[in-house]
Amino acid sequence: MSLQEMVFLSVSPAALDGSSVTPGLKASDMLTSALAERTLESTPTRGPDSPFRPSGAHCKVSTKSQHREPGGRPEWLGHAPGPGRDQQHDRVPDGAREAEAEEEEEEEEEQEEEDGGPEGDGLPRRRGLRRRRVTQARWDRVRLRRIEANTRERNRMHGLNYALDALRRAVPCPSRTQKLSKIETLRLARNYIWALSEVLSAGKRPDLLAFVQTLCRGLSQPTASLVAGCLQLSARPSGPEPRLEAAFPGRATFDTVYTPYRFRHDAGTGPCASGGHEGGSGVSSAEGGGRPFPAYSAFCGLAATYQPLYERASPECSSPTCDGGALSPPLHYHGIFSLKHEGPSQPEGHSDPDGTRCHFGACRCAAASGCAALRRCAAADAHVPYDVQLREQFLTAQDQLNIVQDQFYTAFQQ
DNA sequence: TAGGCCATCTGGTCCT
DNA sequence: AGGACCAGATGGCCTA
Repeated sequence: MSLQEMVFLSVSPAALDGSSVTPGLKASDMLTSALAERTLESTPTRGPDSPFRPSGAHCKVSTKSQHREPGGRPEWLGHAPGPGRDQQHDRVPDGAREAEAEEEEEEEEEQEEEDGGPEGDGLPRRRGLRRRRVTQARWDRVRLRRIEANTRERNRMHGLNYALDALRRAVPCPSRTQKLSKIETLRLARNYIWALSEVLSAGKRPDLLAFVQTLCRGLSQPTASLVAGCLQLSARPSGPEPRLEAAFPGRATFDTVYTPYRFRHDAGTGPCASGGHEGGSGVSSAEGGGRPFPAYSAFCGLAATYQPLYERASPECSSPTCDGGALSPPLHYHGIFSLKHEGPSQPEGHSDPDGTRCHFGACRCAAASGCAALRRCAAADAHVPYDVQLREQFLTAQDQLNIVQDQFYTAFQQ
């Protein structure tokens, strides 16, 4: 396989299908063009005046409205569009040129040593700008390494985004029309963990507004509104943080908050945002026909059975609004969560006695629970996403408590 | 049209 | 040496 073929195969699928590159110009063509256009200029590649100076804070450019040089793109490649989204233009790195130039300079110096000077006339050598000759093989190697590194970096970021998507599905804002941004997803997830941790710490149903306010701390106004919308609340800006009011003042219960993201067992689609007034555990709510979030109702019940295992952090440090503060949520319940870093000594993928691969106890819980979708998932794929694993354990407890609850109601009616 | 968000490229740094 | 990780830089897309 030639270098150009490797280059062509190493670019993204978008480039492979030709949808994101210059029409009629494949990556291999661009590389060929770049090779052909390569000139032998001796533009300094370092220093404050160099257009190829390394990136860093000192060279950070300002807003887009200001003029920007085209992306550190080597001049010899021309001023084609930079490496924007879906543009897989494989630019020749500055470092490659520099490394090549250095090597070439060394070769040249060696040659001059032999000749006694640049002109070979025996006179003292003059140092300065010289034309540089680039070795094709060397340049290709550097170029190939750069392309491979780009591919790895791209895949790494894709994995990061994949994990972020999983986090988006786990947080209580499953909007299908407006995707949470990365930073807002992280903030909301942090708040969500914090809010649930506080519920566990309290061991009882917390105040609705306090819960939602915790969810929306530090979020932008649009995101807070989105979260409030998902929770059927209305968010209004008041002061530094959005103030949330219940859209249903007479129903300031957890029916309002937790029904929207009730986990749909049969579909296995994660938090459910479809109206939020669907079937639940059997406890009816006052208005809107909604039922309490079954998982959460059991969650609260389960939480009540656990005594807080530690003291809460100081209030000033407990707020998730301080990004630099102590952000570990007040959570340390091994009965519910089995965190990876403190998990069992069994290695990942360990086969438990019942023959299923156990990951953080998820499969064992799934096997004992009524969550068929998750059980299938756990049995089919050992690499169940961590959020699913947590949710599964969560639902296992929920299912068990629901059974007890149903038995209780049955006995009570009799 | 400015600004936010994103994908990508890139070079530096650290680790194995 | 090579890969992972990180942060800067850049252009594209989208929205208010």
